[in-house]
Amino acid sequence: MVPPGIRDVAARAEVSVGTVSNVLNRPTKVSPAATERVLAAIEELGFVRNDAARQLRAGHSSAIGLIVLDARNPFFTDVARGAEDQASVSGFSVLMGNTDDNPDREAGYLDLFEQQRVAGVLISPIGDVTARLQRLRDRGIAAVLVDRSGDATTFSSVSVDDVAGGRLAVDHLIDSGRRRIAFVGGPFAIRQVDERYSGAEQSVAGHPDTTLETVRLSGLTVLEGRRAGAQILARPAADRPDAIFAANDLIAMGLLQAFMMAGATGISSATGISVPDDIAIIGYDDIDFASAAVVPLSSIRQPSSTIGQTAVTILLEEADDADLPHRQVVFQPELVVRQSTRSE
Amino acid sequence: MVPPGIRDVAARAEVSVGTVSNVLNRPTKVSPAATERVLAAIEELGFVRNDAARQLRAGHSSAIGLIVLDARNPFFTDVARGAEDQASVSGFSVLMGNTDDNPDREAGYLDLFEQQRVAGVLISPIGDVTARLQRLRDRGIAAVLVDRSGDATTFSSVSVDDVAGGRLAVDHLIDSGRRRIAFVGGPFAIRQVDERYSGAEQSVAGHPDTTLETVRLSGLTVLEGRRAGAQILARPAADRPDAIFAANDLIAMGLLQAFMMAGATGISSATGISVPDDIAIIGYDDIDFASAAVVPLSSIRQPSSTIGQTAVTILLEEADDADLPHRQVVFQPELVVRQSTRSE
DNA sequence: GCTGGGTGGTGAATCGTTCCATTCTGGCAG
DNA sequence: CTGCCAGAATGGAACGATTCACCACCCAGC
Repeated sequence: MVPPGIRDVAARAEVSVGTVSNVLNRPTKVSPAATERVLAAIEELGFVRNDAARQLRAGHSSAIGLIVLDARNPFFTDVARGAEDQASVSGFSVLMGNTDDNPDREAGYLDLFEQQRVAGVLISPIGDVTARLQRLRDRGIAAVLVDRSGDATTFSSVSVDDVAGGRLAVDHLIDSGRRRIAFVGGPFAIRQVDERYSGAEQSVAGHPDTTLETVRLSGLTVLEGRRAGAQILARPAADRPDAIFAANDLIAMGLLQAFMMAGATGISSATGISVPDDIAIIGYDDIDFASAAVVPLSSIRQPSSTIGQTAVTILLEEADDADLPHRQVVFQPELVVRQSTRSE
Repeated sequence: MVPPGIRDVAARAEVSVGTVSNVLNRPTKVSPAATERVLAAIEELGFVRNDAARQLRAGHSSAIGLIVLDARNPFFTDVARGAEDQASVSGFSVLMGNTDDNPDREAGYLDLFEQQRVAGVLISPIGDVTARLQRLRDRGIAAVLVDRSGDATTFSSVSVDDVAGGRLAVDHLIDSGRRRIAFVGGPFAIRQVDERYSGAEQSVAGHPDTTLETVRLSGLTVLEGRRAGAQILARPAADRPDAIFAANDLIAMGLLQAFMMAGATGISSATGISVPDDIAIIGYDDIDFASAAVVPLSSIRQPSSTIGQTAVTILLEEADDADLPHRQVVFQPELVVRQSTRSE
């Protein structure tokens, strides 16, 4: 019971293998009568093309590789979604690899994709992969960087302007009448964190009567956010900021929870902090949970799935013509206002 | 600048292509001297095996397909993680397809995987795919059902006992002294919801002094949970349940938020509901956010990544020997107690 | 009746690896 | 010195779809 091949189809339809291939790949070149017989034969035999053979001949597969830092981060799942949608338009599929910030896994996926001769690779790199990507390119495998602006013009890249995002967030806080801003986040070694902070600095610098303090954290998690919240709660009320820009939504949610819990268990109502009355909070990423928080969170939204789509578009163009000039696409983030920063 | 093939390596190492292949696949069959020269040549030329050619020869690829209902659901990302880990042990990679409950997309991925001649398919089916899977099997592609017990013994399956999970949850509530239990969830058309409810019923049936009411929802989301929360808040306190079993963690979080908000904005403190003092809440799935909720949520944990691992193990066994008897593996869920159900 | 052009169809060569039957080599026993 | 053997290496036939140079046929035009 071997799977039928193109030869079996040809025999059954009483045409040559070439004709079957033409029906499949250049339908206009075949007479209607022959086409019909071939299609009937395919149907009857349950014939399915063997991708391996096609790829072998074609020299590369019709898949593109996507290497992300964290498959559980909604930002990346959205990017992946956009990439898939765009790829399927051109008949490509997407293979996703998850590195978990581990350079070994990153190298592993690059090896795998190279063996598979994918048409191109989309990657949010961890370490310095330019040499590796250069080698892929020599092999005819295009590469586009995601969420990291490229080193000069060696590779195209698609990213978001995190500095502008930081500015957007803090401008909004200031516009709603806040003056004592705190940035809560870390580690600053993460480019995104650093740039969001720079944006915040720029915004504050433009308004002489405002101040910016920093609460450094060692991670972008809910728990770290709570720690920071406890720390702020411990201060005398007069000493607290009146607005917080959190480096991402998870931290913002942690802060929110810390403030709420203090209010709920409330030894005295003075220990609680009301959001947004006492302190406004804005996060970053606009994850699904942001709108579902106890107090719906204002946030900075990134056009995640558009990023994926754009990256695929560029990738396929470059896969088609390797000599195309490389492009650096930078998207602008967008302010989403919800209850956590409503003016009093 | 064409990529070097095994022939180029052979020429450079001054051996035959067969020997190069042997170095790659049966290292013990080649003398150390030849091995060394071949490896050196591979290194110098930057040779990388062409998977397409290997697959063509082998008849099938060294990848397995994984078709999930919702890539954003942490349960499935965990399953995928487990599957990847287990697959990589045997040198297989995992291609993940996301159907979003859409039968067309499901069919699309099955087609794709069939063309790719994957070694096997792991699937959480939407509709009735047995006919389709049967055809894949005829082609030598094994299939294992995930999170859905198989139709009799035509296919192996790996799932979790949701009835037991429901029993576990409600037993725990009753053991902690609760008597008026409410099940909040829906739609009941989802097997998991229905079975969790059955478990709850069984548990209550075993304790004569307890009651079970149902609050039906149209989805498993935070927002639906809040709606349910508002509904319960609207009742006179004496009429409220003293414990809630939510069909999943998202609903539980929604309930929690509704109760907290009522307490916080509190026109009068009587409108608020304290968790767990007034009402205990237990969720299902034990997602990351459960432990990070304002009041850490008790929940029922499923061994998600173990499910993925087991499914891959079975799949690879069956891919190896199609005549193996099919197995139905059912895992038992586990109770995780946190603050939301602590006894008063 | 012959030529030229166009259409529809053919079949062999090709992609790069694997695998197997065959050949080669050197060592050793008789 | 010959014969034998095991281990090492070889060469070439697959795998299955694609592609391309080529052919057969038909019709129009002279």
